[in-house]
Amino acid sequence: MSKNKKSVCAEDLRNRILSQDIAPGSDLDEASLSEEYGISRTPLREVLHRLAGDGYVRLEENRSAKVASMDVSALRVFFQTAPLIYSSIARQAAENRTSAQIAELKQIQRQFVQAIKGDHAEQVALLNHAFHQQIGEMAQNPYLMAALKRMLIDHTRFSQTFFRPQSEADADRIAKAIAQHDAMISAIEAQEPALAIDLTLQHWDLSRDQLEKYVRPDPLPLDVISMKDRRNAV
Amino acid sequence: MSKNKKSVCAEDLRNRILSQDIAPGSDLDEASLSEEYGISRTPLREVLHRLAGDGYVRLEENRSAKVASMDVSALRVFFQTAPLIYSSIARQAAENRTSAQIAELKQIQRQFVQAIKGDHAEQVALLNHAFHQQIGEMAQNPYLMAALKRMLIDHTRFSQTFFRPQSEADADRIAKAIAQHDAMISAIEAQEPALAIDLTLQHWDLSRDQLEKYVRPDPLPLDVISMKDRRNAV
DNA sequence: TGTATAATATTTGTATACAAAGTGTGTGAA
DNA sequence: TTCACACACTTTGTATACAAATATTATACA
Repeated sequence: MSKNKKSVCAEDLRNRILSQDIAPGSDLDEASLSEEYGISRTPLREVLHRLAGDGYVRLEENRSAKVASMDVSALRVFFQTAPLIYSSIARQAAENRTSAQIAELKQIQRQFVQAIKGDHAEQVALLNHAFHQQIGEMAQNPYLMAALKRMLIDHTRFSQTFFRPQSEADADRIAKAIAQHDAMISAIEAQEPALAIDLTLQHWDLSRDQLEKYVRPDPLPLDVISMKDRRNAV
Repeated sequence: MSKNKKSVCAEDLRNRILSQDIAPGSDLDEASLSEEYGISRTPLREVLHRLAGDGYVRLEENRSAKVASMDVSALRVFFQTAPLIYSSIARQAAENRTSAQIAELKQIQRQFVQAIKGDHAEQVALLNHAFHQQIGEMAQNPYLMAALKRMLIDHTRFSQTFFRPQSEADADRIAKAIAQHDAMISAIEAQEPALAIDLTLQHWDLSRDQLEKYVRPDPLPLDVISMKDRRNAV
């Protein structure tokens, strides 16, 4: 890829934000970052301004750059908008994809499966991001692409838990996600927009169920009940 | 507004790009621009990087920044995508608008009408841009907003001719556009999403007809026919 | 002890100097 | 004349120094 330090810095910052290695809302110190990436503050600041335009970062006058926040109200809008954008992208991807883009998508999917086997949860999330962004590229629609990129920033951050299986059911969900990716590749390759949309919405349903579980997790064990039982027993 | 030179520079560059004062695809020279805005190259470059993230400008390694191009293939995608984005934004604007935002929208509309009366075509186009961007703000959907902003960059540039009336019919169209804006304000203020969508699509139809005329203008006068008539007459 | 304010330290913003890459031109050989 | 290459010139990229703003600490006073 790009060999120079500046694009490495931009790429790495993006990944660290996506994987929540740098938490939403946290400050980015110019001096320490520029030292970390071995560049001076001038190019680092240029990177931050670019990331601000891409929606990864928020800049405020005379204040340090902050990673884009993720509040609860954002989540609501996210759920509202995702099906629209994802399905519109899927349709156009099926219509407009090139064979070179299909090859690239398959390559990403291979790496994705590998990373799951290797249990590298962070890499898995980033490769899932790359997968969906590649479908966005295929749509060849810069307007929807802008929306998709913004969606994926939040989606990838939200779904950090998705690819860290805690149970048998979690592992099943991941297997299902892999299968859905494969089906989406086929539909796009076969240039079947209706099928691509359908599969995309199914894939979204899976993701949404998982996200809802993350936002509204299982309640804590109801010890009060067992205590009541105990009281009755006494 | 923002008083410092840097944001003035960013704002002005945006406007100059939108009004095609700086042509699509043209080079932006750092030295001359920084001198023009009375800042050094460092902050100017930061502005350019930000504009690149916003889609106004394209940056390439060791080459001068270029204003985002407008090719014919882009136009096709533009026509495909505009109704979807504009109507989705209109719906959510009607649902989520605050009264402060309504006041701001009315203010923009007043200035818009004033500029038309004053025959300031460039200002008119920019205020039309501001009008639709304000509706975007009302939707309070950062994902769709990203798409809308990208659309409006191209839409405003495409429609430069729209607000330079050449004929009575042109003046009628502009009057119609003003009336449609007013109707859209009412629908959004009354929080009637269905009506807002309907009016938005009507407004889009008007704009689209004008754009099509711009892309596929009336053919040149068919002198060949009159020549043929003349030949027959001889 | 708590608060307000002054002094200090840290961090962000900008200008400038220099390095590196790209562009254009002129000269010489085929 | 035409192509190739070297040299000069222009433009972009980066580091550093310093100015401006913010954050922190120390001190004085109630």
